[in-house]
Amino acid sequence: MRFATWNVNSVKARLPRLLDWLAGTAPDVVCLQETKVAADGFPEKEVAELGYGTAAYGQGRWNGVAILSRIGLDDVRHGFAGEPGYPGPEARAVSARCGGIRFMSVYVPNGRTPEDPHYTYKLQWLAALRDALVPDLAAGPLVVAGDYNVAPTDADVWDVTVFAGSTHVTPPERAALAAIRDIGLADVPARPLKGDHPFTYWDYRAGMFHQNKGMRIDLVYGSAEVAGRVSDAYVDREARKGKGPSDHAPIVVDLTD
DNA sequence: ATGCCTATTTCCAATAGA
Repeated sequence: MRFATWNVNSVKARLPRLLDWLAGTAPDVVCLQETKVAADGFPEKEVAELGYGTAAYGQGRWNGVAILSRIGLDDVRHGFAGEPGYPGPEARAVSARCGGIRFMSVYVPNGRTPEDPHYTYKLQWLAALRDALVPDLAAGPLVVAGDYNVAPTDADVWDVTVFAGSTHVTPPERAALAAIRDIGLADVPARPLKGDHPFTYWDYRAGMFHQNKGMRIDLVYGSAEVAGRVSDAYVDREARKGKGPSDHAPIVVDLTD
């Protein structure tokens, strides 16, 4: 099985690239984030022509997550039990069972600044996610993949001194990720196709991608059963090149059957 | 060359992203 996660930064704006990438990469399951469309605006017909079923959870202008699968898509859930809102629900998590594994696509709140109420919301959201994953993990193989908006270590940003006082690197955010791993989820390491760091995000501005000044904030967390089946995982930086890319690159994971 | 920000919207200028 091949699965992937990708923050596409608008599925409408990215549709031609998404379709080309699906055809070329041929993943069985894809977790998408920042689709930025309501459920009725998702290009289900276009991905169906490539053989994918869709579970989309969207709200329009911001956020929006989806799972595409060509190996079945059952028991779809929007959000998770106890998920906080700001103040109301936001479309940041969707899960479904595909090929014997429960996949959850997550788009963790950005947090803006450590002083902002959105930062408190981010920490609460991660804590609630951890609690909600405990029963999911007990139920069977699990993958929680997406844009976590946290760089787990100092090596996961291009220059840690630049991030002093910023979100994404603070100890409470990293502790929230560690708490999620501690219930029994492993960080599936992805190899970079170039350079020493498997960055997944590069700011559009100032040629950051071309200087490889990026961040590793998109992550794949898998249960032990899944982690034990990983035969390869890589960041597809090719998808960050060229005209009209997302600012995030996909992570592609191969599992032995 | 990979090439110097992008996507959204009842306000097309303001907001958000990280």
